[in-house]
Amino acid sequence: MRTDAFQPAAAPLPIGQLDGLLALERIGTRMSFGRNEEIFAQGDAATYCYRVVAGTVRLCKLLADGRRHIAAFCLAGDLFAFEAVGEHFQSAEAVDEVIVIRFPRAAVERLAEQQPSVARQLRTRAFAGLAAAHEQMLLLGRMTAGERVASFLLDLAERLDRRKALDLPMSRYDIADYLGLTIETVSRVLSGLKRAGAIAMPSVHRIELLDRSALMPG
Amino acid sequence: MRTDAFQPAAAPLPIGQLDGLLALERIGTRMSFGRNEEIFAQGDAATYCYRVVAGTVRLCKLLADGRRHIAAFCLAGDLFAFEAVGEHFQSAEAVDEVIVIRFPRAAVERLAEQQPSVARQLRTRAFAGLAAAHEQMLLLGRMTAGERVASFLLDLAERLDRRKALDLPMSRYDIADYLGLTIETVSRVLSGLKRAGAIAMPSVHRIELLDRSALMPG
DNA sequence: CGCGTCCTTGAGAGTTGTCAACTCCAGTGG
DNA sequence: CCACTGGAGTTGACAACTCTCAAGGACGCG
Repeated sequence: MRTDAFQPAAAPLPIGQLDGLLALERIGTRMSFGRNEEIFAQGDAATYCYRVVAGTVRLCKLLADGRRHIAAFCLAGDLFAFEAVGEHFQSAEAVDEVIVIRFPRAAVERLAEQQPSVARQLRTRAFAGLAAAHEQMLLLGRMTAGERVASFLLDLAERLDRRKALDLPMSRYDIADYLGLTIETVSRVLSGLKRAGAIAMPSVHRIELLDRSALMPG
Repeated sequence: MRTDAFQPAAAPLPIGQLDGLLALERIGTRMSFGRNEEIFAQGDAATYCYRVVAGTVRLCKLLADGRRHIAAFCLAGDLFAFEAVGEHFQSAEAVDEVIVIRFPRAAVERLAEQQPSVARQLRTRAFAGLAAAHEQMLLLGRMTAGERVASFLLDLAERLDRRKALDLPMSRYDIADYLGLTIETVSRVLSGLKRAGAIAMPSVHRIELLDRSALMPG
């Protein structure tokens, strides 16, 4: 991991998206992480919270016997670890080459107390995260393997703003642990979709959505 | 449903728990709902948000073909529907006899802008909800039926502050839809726990935790 | 007391997991 | 340049957990 301590964050992204959070930028530290590098671990003191600048971050929870679940993939612009109190209850790892901005939690909270716009942004983001989590719970609790994978592809395409071709930054393992499946099942479903002509896979991590209606629910 | 319009909420619960939210009380309307009555539906305009005063509320999501998932059971003191923007993306229903306080969303947001303590409370609650949702996703994605039921019982006992005897306000259907199982599987697991001496069921909705260690993970 | 709803239990089916072999590919070093 | 190696992904056979379907039991309410 490389740190440019106390450098103000570069390249302000699309302003509309950041809005009230611009105030945060000043107190952040820009950091880089390589593939599979750990940003923080489950149980670490939750001293900081983060915003993704580039790349993909996975938030993982581990069971004692090694079973893993990925609660979320965070893409550019997403905030994470803001909800921790005391210690992180999940770990964060870089899926690919990642740049984040790290904020001292205490400073964030001070800012939120002083600036209602910052508080509002944090609130809004937290609420959006909650809505997304509820959606994912529906997926995990009530959808078949095929529906989960299809839903995952469409969701990722939307978040990456891709209509047809999709570069998956994560491994089959990550996908499986995100969807509550095994890698074999993910692989089989993808092969099935390919055979059905719904998608194409020019390479393992590149997926083209040929027939979106075949991926849609119903 | 019965409404006592603009009556200030009665019987302030344990003060510590409400804290900054006392300011909210003034703008709330107290309402009652009977068993299985709908508080709001998926798709309704999200004009209000709520706090549970007494009873149990379930937050449900429905798939087009009727599959249902319960995202959360809200007990006394819990807030819900604060995250909605525009319209509710889930329905809320009374599990048993329920009393809630209903707040106009616009007024809540005005309050949050003016009073940092209110904003902080909402933020904290949202973050706690997010943490709980991530925990539930781990359960749905990676735990066996037995682990889910055991985890559910322990969690409910903790939230109801019961050490031994537990009164389940919800049906097996509700439990199943909350845990991503079928009613038959829930029933079988409970019977198994009873046979193993981990719990007793003096009546269908009453469960006694005889051997907590048998319910613990690991 | 009878009806309906909820719950339990059983038998069998099905989706997904487990285990194992094989392929593919990138990186390494002879 | 090519063989080697190891990780990731795919595919197949089989097992297992959970679901489905069905019947019966318990309980509350009229």
